[in-house]
Formats: sequence, structure tokens, C-alpha cells
Amino acid sequence: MALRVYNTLSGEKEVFIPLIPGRAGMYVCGVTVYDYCHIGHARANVVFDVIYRYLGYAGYDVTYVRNYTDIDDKIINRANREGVDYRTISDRYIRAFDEDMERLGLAKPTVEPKATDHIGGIIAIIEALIAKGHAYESEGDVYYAVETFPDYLKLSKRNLDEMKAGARVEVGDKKRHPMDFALWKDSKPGEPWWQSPWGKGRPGWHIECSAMSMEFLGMTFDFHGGGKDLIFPHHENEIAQSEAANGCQFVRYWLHNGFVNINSEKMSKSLGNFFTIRQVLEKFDPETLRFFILSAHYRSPIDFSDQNLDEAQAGLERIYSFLAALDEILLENPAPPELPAGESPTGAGQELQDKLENLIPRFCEAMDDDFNTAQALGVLFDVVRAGNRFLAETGAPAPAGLSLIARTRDRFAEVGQVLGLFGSRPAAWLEGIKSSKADQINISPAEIEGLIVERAEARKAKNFKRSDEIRDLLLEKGVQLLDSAQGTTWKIR
RNA sequence: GGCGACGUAGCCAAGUGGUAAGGCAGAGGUCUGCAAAACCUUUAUUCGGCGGUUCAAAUCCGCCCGUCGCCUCCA
Repeated sequence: MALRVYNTLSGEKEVFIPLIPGRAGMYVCGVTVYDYCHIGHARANVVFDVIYRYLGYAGYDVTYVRNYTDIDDKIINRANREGVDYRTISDRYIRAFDEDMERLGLAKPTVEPKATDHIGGIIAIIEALIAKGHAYESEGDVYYAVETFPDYLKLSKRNLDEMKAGARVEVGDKKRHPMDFALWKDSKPGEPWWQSPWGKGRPGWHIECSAMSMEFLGMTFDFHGGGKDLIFPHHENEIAQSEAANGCQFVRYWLHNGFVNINSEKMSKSLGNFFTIRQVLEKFDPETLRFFILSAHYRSPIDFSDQNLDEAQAGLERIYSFLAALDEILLENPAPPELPAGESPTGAGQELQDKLENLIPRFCEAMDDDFNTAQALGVLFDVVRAGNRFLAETGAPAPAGLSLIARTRDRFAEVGQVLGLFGSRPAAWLEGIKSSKADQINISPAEIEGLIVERAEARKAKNFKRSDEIRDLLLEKGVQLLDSAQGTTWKIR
């Protein structure tokens, strides 16, 4: 089945046909590096990371460009406030961004260009726009004349006259039309500047993306992504700049992710209701956050709350517990790589085998439908259930069963690669969750272990009163005991 | 005011014409000394409401109600 993606430009799902067969070019607007990233950034970057990975998995040779906007009013303001050079600010937050993304398990894009390394390209585009009559200089600034571009607002599907009427933009004397936007800004004293045909100045906000995407992906490329809030004005302006300068289509498929909400309201800096990635990761495991993000379709809003994160963690624990059980069996019983001839599984084994055969096709079907990770995760849970049933029904695994278990484990690794999940050793991951939860409980692991030993002795002596006492005591403190043939383990409720 | 999105079980969430995935939580059962975990069964005759199109609608159309977003920097 063919990959279908929702294209903001057409407002419909379309079959993806690459510009160059077998290849895919993708540009995603990165961050303006003036502060720590919040979980809205986490969502956008995780979503496009999975899209990047899936395109690669589907066989495309992907060029993924994700920029840093490292020159901007907000960076300059912050630098002035701290009394440092703007590069001190941008370097600091580029590093912070890289750390955050690494913790969230993001794959490195093909290129991560910085706006300030592309001033030459920016100036070249502005010159072309002036030459073609789409831009004009005004007292050291250069503006894009939106009225010269008939397709303006085709992405956000707005109307220029209505925008103009309701515009809260200052109608500066420098602009011919209130909706015109700056391509180049005259630099004020003390601000960073670059030499240009219009004097010392710096680029406007939107032009850097046109320059960097053209540099690495060409004048026309396949995918351009970002948060929904970038549709207007950022992406609209990119289209205007690039298409007017190059005289050809800019982007073939526009992808936009939905917001992260807090109590059903958009999380944003201006509302002050935001959490940084760092804050969240103090409390939650990074993979849990990633799992939470992928549990909804990328275009839907998701509501961030402790309860929703806890539920996501419970779901991820279910999968990791299953994988840990598989690993334990495989560690003790080397599995034959192929199903032994003449041995076909029955009962739960047959069911697991069927689910397993359908796993990749169903996974791809979900992902081919506009990267439906929520549905894809549902497919995985289906296999987990069949696998658990198989494990419950099978005592000592026979070769056929071991082969099945080994293949199940392989498939989860394969799919996990695409989603950026399940990369940890399951036992270690579960242990990590346990110990982080244990920090929130007023009993030490050593004490717990001691009580477990005492309880085991009581049980051996059939002193169930005492053993239950211990169990209830621990439960009261939030520690749940798990008895098995191999002994007793525990987890935090 | 203009434009747009969404409303599916207690909660989260898939599902864009063919008779409601999955997860969390809950209930009953198997297992267990008793529990927990795991497994089994179960929890929406129904998809905000009202009409319409169709053999057939959560899915298409219209209206209404509700929630949210964009129109200013924002992932």
C-alpha cells in the first residue's frame, strides 16, 4: 500500500509521490534558540523524527534538514538583558536543544544548518526578489511586497483584504502594505550585523528557512514540516519568498503537527502555562514522554497531564515487561533461528504466529495512513497480548516455541527502531522506572529486600499471618510484591 | 468579526460509507496458602444533538449546541 500524507496545502490526504524516485527531501523548522525547549517542541521534533525514520524504513533515501534559527529579535533581547553577546545565548540553547533531543532518542538529521552560516544565500534571495519586483528597500530595511504574489495566503487559506482589515500589525511608514514583512532589517547600534547591499543589517525571521532549504534540498522538495502555528505567517512567507524568487513550486507536501495542551488549552509562552522538556524529564522517563506523544495522531491536539503521562507509562511498562519476559527465556534457551521443519505451533502458538506474520504489514498500513502511530501502537499491543497468552500456556518452551519467541523479539526491535522506542534493555528500563519511583517512597530498597527475606521464611514455615502482614505493610508504603517460581520481586504501585 | 479544527465507553485514543482497534481504570473467573503479575471473560446496540442523502453513515450533506485553535512572537 502506498504512503498517504495529509497535505496542509490541499487540505487532503494525498499519495506521496517523491520528486525523485526513491528519494525524499524533508525540511523541518527547528527552534529559535533563545530559551529551553518546552514539550511542544518535544512533540514537533519527536513527530518528525518518526516520520524521518519511517521514510527511511519504507525504503527512501531521505535527506532531513532541521535548522537552528540563531539570529532573531528574541535572541538579541535576551543577550541584551544578560549583557552578553548574542552568540553566547544561541550557543547555550543550541547545546541545550541537542541534549534534550538526545534524551528523547531523536535520530540526527542529515544536516542541521544555522541561519548565521547562510547569510550569503539569504542576501542572494533578497536580491533576486528585489530584481523581480517582489521586494523593496526602505530606509535600510527590505520588505516583501505581498500584493505582488497572487498565491499569497494559499497555505493558510486566508484573504488578504480581511487580514488587512483585522491586522493588529503596526502600519509602519516603511511598509507599503501593512502585511508586507521584513526580509532584511537595518541593525540598530549594538546589534549584530552583516554587510549587505542595503547596509549593515540582519535577516528577517522567515528568509533563513528559504535559504537553508534551497541550499540543501533545492528549489523544490518533498516535505516541509512544523507546528500548526507556523502555517501563518512563517510558512506562508516562506512560500512567497521561495516561489517568487525561484519561479517554481517550493514544497510538495506540507505537514503540520498539532499542539500540546494543558487542561485543554494551548500551551504557550505567552500564556505562561508551559513545561520545559527538562522539567518533565525530572519526573518522567524520556521514553514515556515519547510514547505518550506517539499515542495520539500527530495532527490531533494532545492533553498533557500527570495522569496521562502515568497512563502512558503503564502502557509502556506492559510492553517492556513482555519484552523482558522474552529476553529472559531467550537468555536461558538459545533459539533456533528458523522454525524447525515439521513443527507447527498450535493453540496460543498458532495465534501468536499469525499475529506475528501480520505485525509488519499492519504496522506499515497504519504508518502509511498519514503516519498513524496511535494505530501502530495498537497493533503492537495486540501482539503483546497474544505473546503473553502463549507464555502463560507454554511451560518449558520447545524449539518451535523458542523460534517463535525469538522472532517476536526481533519484530519488536525492528518496529521499535522506526518509532524510536524499546531501544533500552527491557530489564534495565523496568529497573530504572522502579528505582525512580522508589525515590518517591519512604522505604529503602534494602529494607524492602530484608522484609522479602523475612516473608519468605515465614511462608516457608507456613506462618501466613506474618507473611501477609509484611506484604500488607509494604503495600501500604506503595510496594507491590510479585511472587513467581523464581522468587519474589517487587515494584512500586 | 474572518477562517479553521475537533466532540467516539469512567479516562486516553484509533477508526472518512459496510455494521465500533488498542491502552488505562473497573467487575467476574483461572492461577495462588491468600494476594499481586499474567491469562480468560466482561464494560459504547452506539459514536454531542436534530434532520437529510444511501440498500447501508461515527464516517457524506445541512442546521444547532459545546470545546479549542489561527488571524501578533510561538512547535
